[in-house]
Amino acid sequence: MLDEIPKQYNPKDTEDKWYKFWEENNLFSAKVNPGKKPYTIVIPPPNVTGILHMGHALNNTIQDILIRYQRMKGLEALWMPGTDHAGIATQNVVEKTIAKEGLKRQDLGREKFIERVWAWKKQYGSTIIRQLKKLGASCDWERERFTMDKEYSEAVKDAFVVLWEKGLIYQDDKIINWCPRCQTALSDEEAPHRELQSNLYYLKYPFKDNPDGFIVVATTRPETMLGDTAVAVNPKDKRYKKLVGKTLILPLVNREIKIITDVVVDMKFGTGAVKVTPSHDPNDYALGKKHRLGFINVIAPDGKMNKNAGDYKDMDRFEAREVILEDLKEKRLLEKVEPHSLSAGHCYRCHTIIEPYLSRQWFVRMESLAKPAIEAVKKGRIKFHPARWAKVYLNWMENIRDWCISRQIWWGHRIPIWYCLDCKNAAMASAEKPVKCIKCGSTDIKQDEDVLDTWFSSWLWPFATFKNKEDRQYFYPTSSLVTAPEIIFFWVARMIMAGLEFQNDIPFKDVYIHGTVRDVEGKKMSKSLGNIIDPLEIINEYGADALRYSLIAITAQGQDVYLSKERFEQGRNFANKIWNASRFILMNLENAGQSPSGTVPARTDLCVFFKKEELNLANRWILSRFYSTLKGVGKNLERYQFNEAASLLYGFFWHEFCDWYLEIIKADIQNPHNQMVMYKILEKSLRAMHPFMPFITEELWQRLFHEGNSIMVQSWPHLQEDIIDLRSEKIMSEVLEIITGIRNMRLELDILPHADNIAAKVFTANKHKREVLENFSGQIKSLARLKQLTILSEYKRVSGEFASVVKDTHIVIPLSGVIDLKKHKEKITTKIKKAEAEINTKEKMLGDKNFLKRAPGEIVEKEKEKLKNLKEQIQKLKGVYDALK
RNA sequence: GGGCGAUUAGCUCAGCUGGUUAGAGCGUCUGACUUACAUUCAGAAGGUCAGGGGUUCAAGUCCUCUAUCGCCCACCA
Repeated sequence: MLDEIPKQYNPKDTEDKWYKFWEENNLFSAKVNPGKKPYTIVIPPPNVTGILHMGHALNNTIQDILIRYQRMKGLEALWMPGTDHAGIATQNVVEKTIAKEGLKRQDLGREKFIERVWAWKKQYGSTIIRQLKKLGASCDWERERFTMDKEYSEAVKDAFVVLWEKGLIYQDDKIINWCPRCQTALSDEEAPHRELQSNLYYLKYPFKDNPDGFIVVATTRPETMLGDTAVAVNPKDKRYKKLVGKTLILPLVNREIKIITDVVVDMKFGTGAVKVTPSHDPNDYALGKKHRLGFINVIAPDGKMNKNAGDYKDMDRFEAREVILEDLKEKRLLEKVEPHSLSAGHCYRCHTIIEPYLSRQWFVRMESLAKPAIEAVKKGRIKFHPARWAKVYLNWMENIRDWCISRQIWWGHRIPIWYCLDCKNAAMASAEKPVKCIKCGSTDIKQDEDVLDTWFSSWLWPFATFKNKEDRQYFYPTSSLVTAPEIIFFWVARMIMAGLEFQNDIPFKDVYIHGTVRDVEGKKMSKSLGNIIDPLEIINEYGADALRYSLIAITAQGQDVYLSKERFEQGRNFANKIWNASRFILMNLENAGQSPSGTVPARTDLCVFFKKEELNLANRWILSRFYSTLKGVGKNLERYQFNEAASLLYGFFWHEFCDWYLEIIKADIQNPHNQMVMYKILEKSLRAMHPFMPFITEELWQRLFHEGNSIMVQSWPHLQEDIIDLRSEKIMSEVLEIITGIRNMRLELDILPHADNIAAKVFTANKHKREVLENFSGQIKSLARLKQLTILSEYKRVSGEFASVVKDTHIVIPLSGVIDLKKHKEKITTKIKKAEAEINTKEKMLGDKNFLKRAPGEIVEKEKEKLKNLKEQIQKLKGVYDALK
């Protein structure tokens, strides 16, 4: 046996093997627990273009833990997987690949280009899915969806038509976020603002009637001055009172513009006079409408200056800026330049600076959709974890703005709006092409060219992923949503609105928002920064379980994760610890088996009931610790405190079960009680650890049972599992004799008193383990029977012997070498002082009427006991001090 | 301009509804090749819990102010 199990755990030998096994046996299917209460999670669908990064790894590990946990708890657990067609991102990728053939998408035409996208998807689209499998994700892959699937697309169109019929969809000319590189409109959420180091340029605009006089305006975007149609000042501004209504000559283009007044102008900013460019700024647009100014667009969709820009035509907007500044300088119309930081929108796909652009787009009216969604969170039907995110959500929802949903790209759900070519202006929304125009009956009908925002399909995800009604009714609303804070607005908020609008019910009950994964310096991991730690590389090097454990262990609820590669060593080491503890137990179970076949005991069919008193102290101790660990793990999983749950298991298994318990029983490992308890705890620990570390636990489980059954579908270890069962008669024959008389009594476990805990430690003073055990095994046994057992730590070092029993109740064990007596004395003195001070405060407290009146009884008792202990401790310390003299 | 988070051991961080002696991992130091594991084991050192004020019998934990860092939102030309 020893030869069969390698000394080190090698994830590569197990991971792919067991994943395949799980898949082949359909263990990911919700039907593993048919008809039970459903527990559903829908995956945040990664982009088809996606490659697994640490954020995914964390996100999906959390979901997998929840799903595996609930599955083991016996629920019909469904993890619904799929991918997102990611309109702009995917189109960009495919455009890049065809660019290698010297082609643009326009060369291919819409249809051919979309064919190419599908072809690309077929070839590369499942990369991220394969990577999720590497991670161990137990999704029900049979149900995998794509947001461009036929049924899904139907749902998207239906949703659009429903909103249209309610009058919630409209078309309008507005200044929207335009990405000149992707050449499409973007929603406000898709154009995050980022600080930009820039300048404030002070430009002189001369008067028409007095070319030597001028007014100075300040701007951050001088290139837009070509489209200016006014200069505005605040009506209260005394400086400009006399100038209002005057005509200016716009430099470079020599167009006449007027000075107007409006209260929105901030007198304190710049010169208090602002150039008005209605076509290129949302504020100016409003001013333009209000004052009926001209709208002159000077920038083309590709970010280059257009024909209205005269000599600057075809220059890139930023190049034009420089040239314009040069020209103004030459004409002495550039007064000064001040450094100025401003924030500008950036395309969330290609990071190009957004151009505010006037164009006709489709919008969704959001206010009425937001109302019930706000209520749902306020009333607690949907809970955020951690709760603080609810505020962020509510703040956004309460200030919601209309959603620009049209995109000028090809890859996506084409807007189901149809135009009659005969009687213009007649737009109809319909899932299918209308046979004829509802107004004039013409059959000359054309569909809108634009596609919908990707998120217009994502927001339907929690229900549109279910193909048939039965499933939808059964699994919706889903249970938990696990996601990152970045997409609360993009996705979470919109799903809540969509769920309530289209399904008349919330899409999920809990939203767990985990932190963002950052590098050691706190920067977000990104390709461009080159600070990526590739999860696949970690899996390759340390194993998927190590990756999963480490990620979970360092992720405090909702806090950002600062990651460095070394962190994964902890996970790897833990996996190895589990491996070796199991190896040790397997080895010893077999040796003890004495059966010709040498098989290890398998579960069930023999149930033996023990009375707590029948077990020795070490066994009682470890069992009580184990059950309280399980309790904590369960509790913390329910509360989304994954790091707590993980570290409880870690601490118990490593530092209590391995370091203490296994060391204690080593000396008497053939003892049937010890055999049983170590076996039982291992077996249950594997189950409890399985959601966190699925591969290694499966491998060991299989080695333990040879049954071909999977740990995946075992039950989560029951909290009050007070039955200890084993079935190997070979091992248990001796035990049976012992327990015959007490067979049907229940084992009542409780938490052993602290003193017992310490006594357990006394059993193994590692350095002299053998001697201690040999010399004192008899004494230990008798000591274990003692109710009160304490260790007097100060004797540890002074005693020259390994261990000795001091008075009746104290054991002393020297743990390491010689000590400096003088220092030791000092220490004892300070300790005594500390203890005395403590006693003082405690006595004060206990003499305090307020305390006695208000503190709960148990606390008073505790305090009294503490005082007593302190007094005892001080006596001992003094004794030690005297002894040292 | 609003909102949120962070500040705890040398480093990175836990510490949930206030209540034993404030914990872990890594690092450092001292020991140990012990019949599972050196990806190990035993032990040690190391903390006025950012600072001021307050509430309480009791504060790392609640309130308030301040400082520093970080994040998000916002039509500051």
